[in-house]
Amino acid sequence: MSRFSSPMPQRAASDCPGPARGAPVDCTTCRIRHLSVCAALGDEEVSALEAVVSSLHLQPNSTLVREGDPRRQVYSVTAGALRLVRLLPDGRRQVAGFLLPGDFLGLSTAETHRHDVEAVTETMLCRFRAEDMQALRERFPDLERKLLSRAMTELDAARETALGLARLNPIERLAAFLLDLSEKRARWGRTEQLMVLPMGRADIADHLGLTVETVSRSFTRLRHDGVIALHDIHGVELLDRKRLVDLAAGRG
Amino acid sequence: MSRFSSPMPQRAASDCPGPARGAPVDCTTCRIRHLSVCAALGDEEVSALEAVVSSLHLQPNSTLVREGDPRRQVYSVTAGALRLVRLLPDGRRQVAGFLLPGDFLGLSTAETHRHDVEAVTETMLCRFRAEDMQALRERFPDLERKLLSRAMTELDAARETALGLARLNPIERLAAFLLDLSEKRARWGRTEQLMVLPMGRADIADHLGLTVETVSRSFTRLRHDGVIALHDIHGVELLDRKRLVDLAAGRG
DNA sequence: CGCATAGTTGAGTGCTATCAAATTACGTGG
DNA sequence: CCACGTAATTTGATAGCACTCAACTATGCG
Repeated sequence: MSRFSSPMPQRAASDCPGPARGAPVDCTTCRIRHLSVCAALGDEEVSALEAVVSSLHLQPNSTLVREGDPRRQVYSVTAGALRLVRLLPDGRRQVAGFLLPGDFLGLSTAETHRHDVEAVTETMLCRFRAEDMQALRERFPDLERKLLSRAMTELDAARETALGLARLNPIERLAAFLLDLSEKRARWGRTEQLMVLPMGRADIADHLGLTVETVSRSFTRLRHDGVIALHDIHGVELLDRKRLVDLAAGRG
Repeated sequence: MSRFSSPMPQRAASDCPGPARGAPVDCTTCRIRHLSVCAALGDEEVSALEAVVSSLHLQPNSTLVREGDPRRQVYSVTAGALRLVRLLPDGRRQVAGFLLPGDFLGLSTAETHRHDVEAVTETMLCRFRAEDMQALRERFPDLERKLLSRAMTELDAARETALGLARLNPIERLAAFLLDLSEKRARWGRTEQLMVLPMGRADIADHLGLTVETVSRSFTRLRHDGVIALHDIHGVELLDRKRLVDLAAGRG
């Protein structure tokens, strides 16, 4: 049923936003739209970025960077999904976050990467050399400001996540996660009601600080309560958004 | 025993760094040193900042800003400690973080504040109007870069916190918290072994996603294991730093 | 000295993790 | 296209850790 002859799973393909829907995911249109929307760049900036960008294609579960790797490249995701992973010595795992189309990786000023970054599905990225990005930042002071603004937004988001991990119960965490994802997708003009979760239950569990079993039970509970519908494992429909918002805000 | 005749508690006074030790906490020396060290500014930048700064004095438990307040000022802490607080409708509380000398508040590009900000102890701050800060940022492009770098550092820290909340047990969380605080103090040239915790157990509990009882039991446990010594409620000595590091990294 | 607040300690419960088994999805080769 | 094997997910039973409730202790302040 895929629109692709390659073994690319449908859920990865459908993540390519806008004009590129149904076209190959590494299309230039997609890339330009991505760059300009995600950083709100002007035409000149987009051209300058296009000049130094190269593209990259990852298979599911392949590793893009490892914790401790020197930060030499800047990436931006155009299609697919990646996860930021940290492992504790005894196997405890945390997924710090997911990178979806429009997200950047490697803008941090840290010398090395702080997480393993792995492809969840087949993924397309734009790659810049860090020096090129640096040069662009010097040439376009505005870019610096936009990146700062973006970093601040992410910082707020990270603190929101922390609140959830500290004080929300499993159902509330899952509700917050589903809304998060839905909003991220909405920013790209995708339907808010029907959602595709690119990641598996284990990734969700490790993102929410729970076990797979608890995540599964929480899905089941939300389904029985008529808050969501599960069409298949990765296809979720948000039936009662208001209820989800209440749950995520701790008014469960 | 305080070096102050005012009712300022000793632990707040001892947070004024460097040359100002023993002098009034709002001294200009202290402020300049603070500004230049925390943002690594040049002389010219420091002068420009000094020109638009005014100072502020908070009593313990007073509120500086409330969640939802418009963001009109930028503050930097010179002495004392503040907490970033979020409350859920049913009373669940989270302390997203603490602001210690050298930390900024209000640099976010968000329109409104996302947390209540309350003084933990008597606190001194520098206050700039947000517009002045904006003007400075435009005048000194370098400042923008340093702020971005700082934001990235905080983002990394926030993700580290999230890992702890998701996957560490109470003892490990407390170990990580103590090390965090110790490192923050070390950056200001303060002793690493002996520490003063400005905040109470309830603030620590709400920061670590635990209850006061569990925090208290964890302190007791670390003390019995000879990892720390508690001289008084706020005075902690780190006896076995290596063990703390192992605990915080999940090698407990 | 007595009250109020903060912290510690103890007993019991409940929620979520753990362990185990059944069920469903999915890729592979017939 | 279907049968099979593997991996992922769901469901069930049990156990343990952290929360809750409660009592006690310490500290500070009038």
